[in-house]
Amino acid sequence: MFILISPLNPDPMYKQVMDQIKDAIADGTLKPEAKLPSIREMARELKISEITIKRAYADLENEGYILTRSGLGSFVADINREKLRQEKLVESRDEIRKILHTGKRFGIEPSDLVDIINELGEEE
Amino acid sequence: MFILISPLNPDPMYKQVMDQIKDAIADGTLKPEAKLPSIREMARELKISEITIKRAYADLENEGYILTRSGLGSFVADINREKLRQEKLVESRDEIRKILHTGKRFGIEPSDLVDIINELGEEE
Amino acid sequence: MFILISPLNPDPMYKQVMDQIKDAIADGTLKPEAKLPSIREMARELKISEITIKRAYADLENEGYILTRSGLGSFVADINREKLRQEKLVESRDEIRKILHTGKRFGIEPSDLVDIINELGEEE
Amino acid sequence: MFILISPLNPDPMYKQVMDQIKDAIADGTLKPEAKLPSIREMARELKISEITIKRAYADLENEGYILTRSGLGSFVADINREKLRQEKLVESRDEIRKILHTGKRFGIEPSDLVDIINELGEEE
DNA sequence: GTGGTCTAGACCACA
DNA sequence: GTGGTCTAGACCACC
Repeated sequence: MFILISPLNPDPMYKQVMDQIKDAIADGTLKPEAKLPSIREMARELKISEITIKRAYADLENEGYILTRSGLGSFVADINREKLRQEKLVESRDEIRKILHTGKRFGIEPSDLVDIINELGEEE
Repeated sequence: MFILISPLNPDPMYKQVMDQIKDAIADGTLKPEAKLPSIREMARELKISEITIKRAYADLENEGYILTRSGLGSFVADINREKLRQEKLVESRDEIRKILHTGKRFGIEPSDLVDIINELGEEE
Repeated sequence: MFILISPLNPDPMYKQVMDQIKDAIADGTLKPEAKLPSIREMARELKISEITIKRAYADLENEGYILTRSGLGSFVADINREKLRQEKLVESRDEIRKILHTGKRFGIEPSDLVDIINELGEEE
Repeated sequence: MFILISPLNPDPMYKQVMDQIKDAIADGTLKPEAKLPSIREMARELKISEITIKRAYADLENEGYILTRSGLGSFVADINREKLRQEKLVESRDEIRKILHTGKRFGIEPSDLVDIINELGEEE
């Protein structure tokens, strides 16, 4: 299975599960209508409680990423990937605004951030 | 007083206090050796529990921003502002790396972030 | 066969089967004494477990819609259609009462519902 | 307290709690920014598990009805009541469409439903 | 086998 | 005191 849970990660486990499933959906590893591992299966593989996985799946369903049918299992919902990209862009914008804002008081200029991006962008 | 606390802000109150004091130190509003309001004074003004302020001051002392002398009060430590800037830059780098990383799976390119920075940079 | 099962429908499959058979009886597609497909046959056609069909037929028999004779198959019971209509009316009444009741707290008036009915009634 | 839980109600307890809080918000009994009873308090009063209330509050927060701040408690969010009304109208529309649809096969006409509404509307 | 609900109890961060 | 996370285990409906 493609999911890794780290106790060092400050995010709660259920969120780590959610984020990695979201990513898999976003990059196409999990296609619409694909069946997710059952709650029990996933719990067994990751060696964490069924309840934690249940929580993650329930939240993912609330957010519209997956559909769950009692007795059948959970399936990837049919999501508009362009819409996801737009949402993520808005999110990034907010995060960058925060960085700019707090950076300003420390003498960090927008150009400093652009430098960082260029540097990080090449490194991969 | 220059501090504003909002219960709607997802950051815990003690962190809001810390961040605003850090900012004031960073931008020179609070100069080295300046005396901070006493814990009780600050608690009264912000209408927050003394315990919360105590926690904020204690953490600030741990991080080296302020010094507390029993019976006298708390004072801004003598901090090298260039060092602060460097630390903040490292922090920003990490945050941007995260944004780049998760953005990648959604088809967000480094250039998209640069666009955002340019856009936000002009707006102020 | 006239039955369609959707795993996306929030109703459990056995209920979807029941409802569609009930409808066929109500509108005369299935006349009294008509023979229903055998459990296995139906299961094959709908690509559903036999157990699910068995459950649906058993419930239909309990509710008096069909009769099952071991070895012979299942048959539509001789139902009074006017009685069915009356039962359905009582059911509708309860549902509408609920809608009116919860709607009231949101400022929804009976006339709003009448508007909706008129609008929906024309559209078909 | 204004909440009643009935074991006879087919809705799960957490949903009964949610619905009644939603209603209280909708009809103005709970005004924006009002503080809700704490999870433990509510659990004590209703004599159900804290976890069930926790579940209800978490879902209400997800749906945007309340805001919860660790250590502070839960508060009614500032919701647009007209928006609520619109949402409820859409919901009602769907329910009425269903009633019309299944009723049709039993010989129930839209006018029958209008009659029911008029009858029920006067009775209060 | 699947998921859904309800329960109990531990441990943590925050005010 | 507040809520948040993680756990275990029971019981139910559905496939």
